[in-house]
Amino acid sequence: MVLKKKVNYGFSGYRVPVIPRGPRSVRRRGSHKRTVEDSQICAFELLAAVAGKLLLESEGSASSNAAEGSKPSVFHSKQEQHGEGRALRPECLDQGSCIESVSIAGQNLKSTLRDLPRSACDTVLEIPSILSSSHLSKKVGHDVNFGISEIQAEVEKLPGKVDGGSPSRGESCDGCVDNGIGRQLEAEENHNRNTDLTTANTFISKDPMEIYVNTHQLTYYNSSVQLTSYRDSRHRNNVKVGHRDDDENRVGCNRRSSKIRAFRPQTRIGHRRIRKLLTSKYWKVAPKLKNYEFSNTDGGMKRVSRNRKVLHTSERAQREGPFKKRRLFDHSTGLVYNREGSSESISNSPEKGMKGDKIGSTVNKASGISPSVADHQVSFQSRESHVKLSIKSFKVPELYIEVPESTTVGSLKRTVMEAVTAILQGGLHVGVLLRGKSVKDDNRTLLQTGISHNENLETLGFTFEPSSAIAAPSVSPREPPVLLPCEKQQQLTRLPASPILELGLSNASCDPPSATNADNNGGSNHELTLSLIDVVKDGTAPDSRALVALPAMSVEALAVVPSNPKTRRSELVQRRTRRPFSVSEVEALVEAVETLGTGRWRDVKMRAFENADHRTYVDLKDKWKTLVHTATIAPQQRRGEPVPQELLDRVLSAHGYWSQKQSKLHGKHQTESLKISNAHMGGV
DNA sequence: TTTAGGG
DNA sequence: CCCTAAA
Repeated sequence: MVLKKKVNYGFSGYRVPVIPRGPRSVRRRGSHKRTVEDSQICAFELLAAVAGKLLLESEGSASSNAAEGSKPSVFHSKQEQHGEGRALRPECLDQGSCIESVSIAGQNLKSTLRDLPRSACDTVLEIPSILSSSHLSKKVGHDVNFGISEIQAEVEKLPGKVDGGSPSRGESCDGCVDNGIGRQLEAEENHNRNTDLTTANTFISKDPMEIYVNTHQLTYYNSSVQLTSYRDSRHRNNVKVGHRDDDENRVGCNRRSSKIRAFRPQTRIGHRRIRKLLTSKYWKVAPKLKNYEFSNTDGGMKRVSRNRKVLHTSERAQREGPFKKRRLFDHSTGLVYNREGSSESISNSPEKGMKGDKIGSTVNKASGISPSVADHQVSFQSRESHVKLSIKSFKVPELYIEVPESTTVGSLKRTVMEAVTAILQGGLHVGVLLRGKSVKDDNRTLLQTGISHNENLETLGFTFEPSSAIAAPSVSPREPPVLLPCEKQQQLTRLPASPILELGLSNASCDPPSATNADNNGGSNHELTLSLIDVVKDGTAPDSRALVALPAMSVEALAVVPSNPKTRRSELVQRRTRRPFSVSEVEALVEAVETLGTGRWRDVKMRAFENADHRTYVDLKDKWKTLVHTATIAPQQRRGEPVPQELLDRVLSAHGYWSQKQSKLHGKHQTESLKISNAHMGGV
């Protein structure tokens, strides 16, 4: 909502396609066939890239006014640029359309583009996280702007470059772009200034933090590109860009493509790691995420110490403790921890405070909620049998994106944008998730479903699922636009273990989506995260893309995308909350077992716990198991709510009876009735 | 999906 | 409660 007032998306003169789907089809073909759309896309990419480039460059010179001397420019001079043509992938340069496209924007950027990657070497580019759904839809088609602003924002944070040199710095981001890109372009070209672009940039700069919160960074270093990821929170891995060696095989067909696709959760969320996406000396990824050190593939790579601490902190946290043990900690101190983590990452850099300020101010301004950048929590309060919950933010933790190495950062950002937008754009419908399971019965009451004020609602979540009909246009339900035919096959098979890029979007900067009733208790620390996922079923296109809102209370839950409970459950779904059996439940259980026996848990379930969705037959079986044990041990050794001895006696009795029954049945057919009279039971 | 058991 | 092998 904050964005609305400053919305001015777009180029008046040159509109960016809302969602460049066209190119996908082209890319899908895996050929280098160019189409108008393709070139158009390229143009955008280039434009975005150039803008970023110019920005960076000018940043070096423009900011020199104030503190040029003291800060070594990380950007290359024009001369250098011309000499660094190698940085840009030939694939792109070779594309006449690309160049052509560039000119469309009134820019003669060829030479400039050549070293784009290069120029970015020392720049940390931040990938935007997310935006509220309400904003997203409006942002469609403004990818370029977005990208540019991102670059700008990040540039200001560069060590040695971020200081007084930037007039707008003091005010965080506001106006920074105006001073930046717009001017940059002007300076660079001295003519043909693209007014529209400037306008667009201005918009973005207004409040960058509304767009992104998490700091995902792409770090380019010495002609090598390093993509790092770290979690704002200890558990979330927000950005992931990597490449797989095996991707090499299909590079050919999609080199120039940008893909967004769903990906399956990795084997283990706690072991997420950056993978190789493409093998390029310009696009290197740290293979050893474990230590947060980047491979020194060509000697040009170095560890990005600036981020190292953060990375280390977040990753280590995730790595060191088992989920189960961590969870408690997360719950109790997650917020604080994360905040510290965030500030740490911020203060760690020379431009200390820069980001923190932005985040803080923005967040507060936007929602009045403390800037818990990383932690997402949902608090449920119960009063008078009312279930209260509020969704404070949305998160899009997982997006599967793959782009060619020759793409620009701006393009990458746009690609991400597309993915998100495509899903949010088509309209959403809410689904309810409870303990990882989708609650489909709309007629059942919350209480019946297990959602009550006295229930632990940590596992309650909501999903936003785009209606297939609407979503179709932007994201073909039949075929993931993100998948190229030539690789689809492979994709499906290796999907499980290879998220190429994962974006975690988080909260703070996002206004609570109205659709989520987030304002219920405005200002509270209630928070709900929303995950963006894309489920791809084997052999078929993902027919279910969903935004999943889950209580961040559980870290695991964030990553949890219950859309595929079977495969995700073990890795992502948090352990169900403990729900001790009440005496009455035990009684019901005992009664049922007495009559049904100990081998028909499903029947027991149906008989006595039909409406207790939270009690599975496995639960009942387990409970019986413990009851038997409890009945066996001395009363002093028993724990928890005491079970009446009378019930325990019955447990023992029934257990004995059915055990005997079963052993008997071992040899011959058992046709005895299943009924057990009290007298009989007592006798056993 | 259920059962049956170990963790 | 979780996880799974088996059925």
